[in-house]
Amino acid sequence: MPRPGRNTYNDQKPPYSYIALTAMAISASREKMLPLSDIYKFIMEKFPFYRQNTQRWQNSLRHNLSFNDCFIKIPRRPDRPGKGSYWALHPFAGDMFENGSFLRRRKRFKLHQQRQLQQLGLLPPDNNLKQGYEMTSFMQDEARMRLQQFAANATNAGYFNNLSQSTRQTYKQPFTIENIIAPETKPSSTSSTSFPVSPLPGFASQFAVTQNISANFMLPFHGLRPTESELLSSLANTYGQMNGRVSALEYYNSLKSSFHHPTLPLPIKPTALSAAALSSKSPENFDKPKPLIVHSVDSLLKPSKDEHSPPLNKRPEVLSVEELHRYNSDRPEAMVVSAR
DNA sequence: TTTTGTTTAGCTCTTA
DNA sequence: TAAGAGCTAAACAAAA
Repeated sequence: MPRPGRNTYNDQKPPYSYIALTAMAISASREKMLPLSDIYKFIMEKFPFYRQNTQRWQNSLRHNLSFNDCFIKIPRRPDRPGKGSYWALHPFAGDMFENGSFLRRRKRFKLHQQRQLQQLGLLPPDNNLKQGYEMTSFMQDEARMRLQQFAANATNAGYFNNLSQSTRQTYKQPFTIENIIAPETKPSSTSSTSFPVSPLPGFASQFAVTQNISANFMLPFHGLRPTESELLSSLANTYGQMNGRVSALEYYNSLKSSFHHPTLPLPIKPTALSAAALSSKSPENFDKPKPLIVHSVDSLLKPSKDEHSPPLNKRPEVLSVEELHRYNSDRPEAMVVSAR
């Protein structure tokens, strides 16, 4: 029997989870991001079942948005005032449903806790990993061009305005592919950290930038150095073209084609690591790191509200070439760029 | 005040 | 059988 279409469930409860419904709504939107109210609206329009008991399922849906790493929050642009943020799918969550069907999820999408723990020295690095894939020079050129376009447009759109001087000083390197991918140099002594690990809490961090650097763009990587493929994936996603794993050809074409969302920032929601990287919730305490107290691995992954966090200067600042290679190969979902 | 967002907890169901 | 996924309720905080 053919499965009913999405609009034909009438008053029956559709077989989709809230995650699937939310992903559906976001995917259907032009900009691949929606405010909460529009997610509600989409679901109620498509599935009459959800026109009732709104309080119940909307609470569940909000819970899912917050709880699942596959959803990220995007702050509103200054020219789009309103309540709440926009919600989007995480760049690497694009393939969490089997065969592109919203009916079945492959596996829960989780950010890379192993890497987070390795970065904090709580897990030994895993040397037994496969090598990542090489980005062609064409891809690098394309990525470089897109990146420049992105940075320029974001600057013009005023994303980088109204930042405190201390925030600007945090980032010393120009925002270029070379600086992102190449082995890093030691930061100057005035810099508390060498890479866009934002000193700002929560969503303020999404606007943390300096001169040519868009921390927005780097935030999905939690201030860590992305692999080439991650970077390209993130870049492509920024322009609304990337959807999880793609074939090499699709990848190539997605970079070649023209994109129409030049000013859309790529955000990330605060995670255990970013939370742990922040010394306090209050902006006036950015420069007053608290001692790191890790009670357990679990507590690190899911820090409580009042738990102490590590100071920025205790975090690894520079990856060696070996570490970078290890890190690059520790990303199977990012390095699979083969035809299905 | 309402909406949005976060977190915790407890439950059921499915899967390995 | 344990672990993971999903659903629901609820408390609470922050923002508009």
